[in-house]
Formats: sequence, structure tokens, C-alpha cells
Amino acid sequence: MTGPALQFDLFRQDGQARLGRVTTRHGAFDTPAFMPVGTQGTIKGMLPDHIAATGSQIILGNTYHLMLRPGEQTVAALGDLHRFMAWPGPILTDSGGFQVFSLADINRIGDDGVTFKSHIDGATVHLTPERSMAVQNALGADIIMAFDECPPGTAPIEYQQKALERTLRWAKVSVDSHARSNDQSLFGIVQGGTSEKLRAFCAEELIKLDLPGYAVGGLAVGEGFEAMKAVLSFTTPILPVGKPRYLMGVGFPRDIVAGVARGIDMFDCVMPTRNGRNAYAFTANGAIRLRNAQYSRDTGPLEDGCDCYSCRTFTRGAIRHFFSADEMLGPILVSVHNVRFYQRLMTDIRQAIAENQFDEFQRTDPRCGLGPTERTKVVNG
RNA sequence: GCGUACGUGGUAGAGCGGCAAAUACACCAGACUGUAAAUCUGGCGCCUUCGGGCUUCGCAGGUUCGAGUCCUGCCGUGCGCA
Repeated sequence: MTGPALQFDLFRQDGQARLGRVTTRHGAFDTPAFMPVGTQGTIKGMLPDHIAATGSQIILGNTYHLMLRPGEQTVAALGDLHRFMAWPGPILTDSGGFQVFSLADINRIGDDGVTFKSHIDGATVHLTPERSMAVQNALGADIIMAFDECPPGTAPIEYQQKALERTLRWAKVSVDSHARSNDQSLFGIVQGGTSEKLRAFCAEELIKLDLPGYAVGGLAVGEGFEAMKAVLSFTTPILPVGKPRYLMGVGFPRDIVAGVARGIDMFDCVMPTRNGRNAYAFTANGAIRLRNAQYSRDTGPLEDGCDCYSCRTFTRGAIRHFFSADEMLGPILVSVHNVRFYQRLMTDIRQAIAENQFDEFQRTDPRCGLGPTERTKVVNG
């Protein structure tokens, strides 16, 4: 056990890539794992059955959003977040720390916490590590995150250092105010921008807290792909081998593969669901944008060979029509496909590691190159 | 037949004489990385070396430095009266 409520079994390693399994009070998930994001207590557009059918084993919820609405006490009164989301498997809640960064225009960051204006009703909200822990304890997710600050990748190093100092202070407060360590596992978050020195310092300080798992935060926030890989290359080797490592908020298939290659075990990203809602379908040959006129009479599935419900059932042309007509089935079907696409990628990554073929996989699988500007390859003109 | 109102870009619909012409929709394309996103951005007469150039508001004339906007006639449509 890496903690009272978490077990991490590391089965094998292929280079830096790791094959393992994390077991929580609500079940286990295989690593490397991809976790779909359900910010407001729902993975937008997907029924729990859909989510399970994609092969997802653990999902996310968000402290900031659920705290504001419906309020963590309401979720607790309805059972807990598992019951609320109708998801009996493992759940991870983010601490609200990311909102410190992404809602930066409406907040004030102090040493004890952050002051927001609620995006719902404008009320002033004070979020501190204590409050984040209280909310996450009430929600009852299996893995909870320390309250951190996630500055933009372009922030100057002086600011990165300040943010990191706050993050470390808040991590200690988080540990001290975590009231359910027997059934919820608190992960720390390594910050420090692109500075090796700051990252190493942050990681070492967090390791002293002997947490059940560690996350790398503050990546994929504008620093660039090469910088992200560099940060991972010097950060993950510092982290304890026997504990799961989580790269927060990442990312494109390309980014996930690069993370696995550098020893990351867990990923989450809104991309498959958000892009799915916006008519962007992932395929091994690149993205297809279903609103494009070229698909209006396309009789094929979203992706050839995909086993998801959408691909087994609907043509591209029909799905394009659903988007044109503003029918909800469009976003639903592409979200289902995209999450399945991500989970197939994870399954294949795990298999490659199991067979000691991860290098080969990285070199030859076209999905490993799918990043921000990938386009559909035009076949036959 | 007489009277009257009206004819604007794919559609609907603005437009005190100085506009390639509001706005919306439609259409075309793009973005999206711990979700204030089923959202947002750009394009949408033609051409362009992206500076600009050219042609437009039913048709034909006219007034004016200048007309989608004013005048005359014609064509078409709605309404009223016969």
C-alpha cells in the first residue's frame, strides 16, 4: 500500500514507461490511465453506461464548481459524489487550484488562498487549502488533490517561484486539514514552471510529506511541447518509483504518449469531450471536423475500425447533420467516440509496455503524432 | 381600370444624399490540453502583389460634386375601391 486507501502495483517497466494498477476503495484502474473529466458532476453528454463502455475506469470531478453549485453539503446529502454521478468506480476530484489560473481575471491570490467572484452569481468566494480539503472530504472522491496554484507557462521565473512557494505551503496545509485519509488519498502537485531547479525543489519538498501519489501540474499551459517533455524528463525521475504519477490536464494523444515515455501513470483532459461537443472527432489519421461540407454524404463511420457505439451505429453524414441541425446527438456521439478513442490508445499503450514494445509503438503508431495542428490525411486526392 | 404601399447581398431585414451597404439567420473555414466552452474566432459581391482595385440595392432615364436613398417612366408584388 502506498497509503491507507490506495494501492499501487507496478507490474513492469519498459524504458521509463510503466504498467501498473491503482486500487482504491471504489475499485481499481489500470495504468497508464486516461480519466475523462466531469467538472460539474457529469461528463458532459455521456451517460455513466457510455463512459463505462469506453473502457474508462476512473473519472474526474471539480471542487470549485461543485462547491458553488450545488454545494458540497448538498452532494453529501445525496450520498456522495459516487452516488451523485452514478459512478460506482474510482473518482478523482481536482482541488480548484486550476481555477486559480484559468479564472485569473476575476481573482486575487493571497498567501492563504484565493478570492474569486463566483461566475454564477458574482458572490465573493474565498478558496483556501483548508476549504478545498473540506469540500473534497465532503464530496468523497477516492483521490483528492492538494490545493495549488497553476501559473501560465509564460509566467516569469520569479512568479513561478512565488507560486511554487504558495503551492508548497498550501500542500502542507492540505495534508494537515485532510480529515479522511483512511478512505481518500491526497496527491501533491509539483509546480515550478520550466525550471529544473524549481521543479526539483518542489518535488523534494512534497516527497517529505510522504503522500500516496504525486502529480505534475503547470504543464500544457502555453510552455510548448518541447518544454513539457523536458520538464517531465527531469521531474519524474525524482518522484518515488512506487507511487502513481499524474500529469494534470494533458492532453493530445501525442502529449500522453510523451508522458508515458517519461514515466507518467495517469492523465486527464477535457479534450475528447469538449472537442467532441464541437464536432471534432479524433481518428488515427488525424482529426475530422464534422461540420466540414466534405462529410455531408460520407457513409463511413467516424473512424474506420473503431468499436465504439457511434462508429457501429451512425454515418459521418448523419452525425454532420446532427451538428448542423443543433441536435444533441451530435455532441453525444462524438464525445462517446473520442473518449473511446482515448481509451483504445491507453489500452494499446499498456499492451505495448506489457510486451516491451513501447519504443516500437512510439515510433510506428500514427496516433503518437496527433497534436494541435494535425489534419486529416487526404486519401486519393 | 383607378388609388395606394413596396421592390436591398443565399434568406429575413436595416439603411437623415457620401457604404460594399446595420443586424440576424444560413453557408464556409479555424480554435479548443487539471471545462465559466453543445463555446469562441474568422470569412461570406468580384479581383488583389493585401496597399488597394472593380461592379452592385427591379429596369431605364433624370437632378446632384456625389443616388440604395430625390424626380419621371416602365416592369413586378401586396392592399383598397370598382
